[in-house]
Amino acid sequence: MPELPEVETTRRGLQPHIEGLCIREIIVRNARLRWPIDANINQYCANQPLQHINRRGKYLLLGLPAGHIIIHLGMSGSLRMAHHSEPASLHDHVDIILDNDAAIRLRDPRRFGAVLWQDGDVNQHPLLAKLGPEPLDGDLATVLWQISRCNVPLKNLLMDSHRIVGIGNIYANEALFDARLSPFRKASTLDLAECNQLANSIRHILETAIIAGGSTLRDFVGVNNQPGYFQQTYAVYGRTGLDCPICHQAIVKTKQAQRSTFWCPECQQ
DNA sequence: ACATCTACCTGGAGGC
DNA sequence: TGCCTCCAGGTAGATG
Repeated sequence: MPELPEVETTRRGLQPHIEGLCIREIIVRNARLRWPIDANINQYCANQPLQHINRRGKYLLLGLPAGHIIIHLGMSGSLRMAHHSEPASLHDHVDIILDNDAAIRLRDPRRFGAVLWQDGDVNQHPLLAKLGPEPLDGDLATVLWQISRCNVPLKNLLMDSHRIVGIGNIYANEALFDARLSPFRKASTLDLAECNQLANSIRHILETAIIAGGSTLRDFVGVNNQPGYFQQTYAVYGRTGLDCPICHQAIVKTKQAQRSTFWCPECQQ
């Protein structure tokens, strides 16, 4: 489930293999992702140099002279490098073929992902224009203070990309546990010290996951179908009934806004 | 304006 | 073994 750390790991994994190369063509085997892939995408991208690969929230941005290819991995998407002649499997929907015969291959079984084109300034794209700030850039405690002046539960706040980007269900659960804050608490009740505490936890959780992902970068250029990141180990996520690592009480699972919340009732009052 | 709910999709797990 | 049901999740768009 790609959240910010997995997307950033993907970006770092692809970067040395693609920057400076030319796109020969884009092969779309199945255009039916979250939004249909533009049938004319080759008109924008073929024979164009890949100048850089950036990230905005959970979106990967492939920079071409005239615009950007925007890729979102949804919840089951992964990118890896393959040789263009390597047979594609069932869910390998898109290949971006490069002029050295390599391919950036998108695999996405559940097709919640997206491959889009945006002319000119990529931040003008409707999906990017309204995104909140990056959690790892700037003063996160101040950002949290500013966005927390509202009446939503803390977990919903962290998962709302229009308020802050990059944090999905897994890392929202983990960050709130690390900060010893209840996922059900109303955001507006946080004081500055608690915003600071939560900022430290979010940074710690995300940076630790990125470092863990970095140790697996070699897998981006392999013959297997594994994405370039591994399942991390978590303190609360997916650990219903198991011991809290701090107080050893049982971790509880609750539905919150149609999503599973994992938390320790003792540590996160 | 703001908060919450629904829909999209499919592999895997569990029950019978 | 096979069929059925449920669950996971990001986010736009609809609804309250």
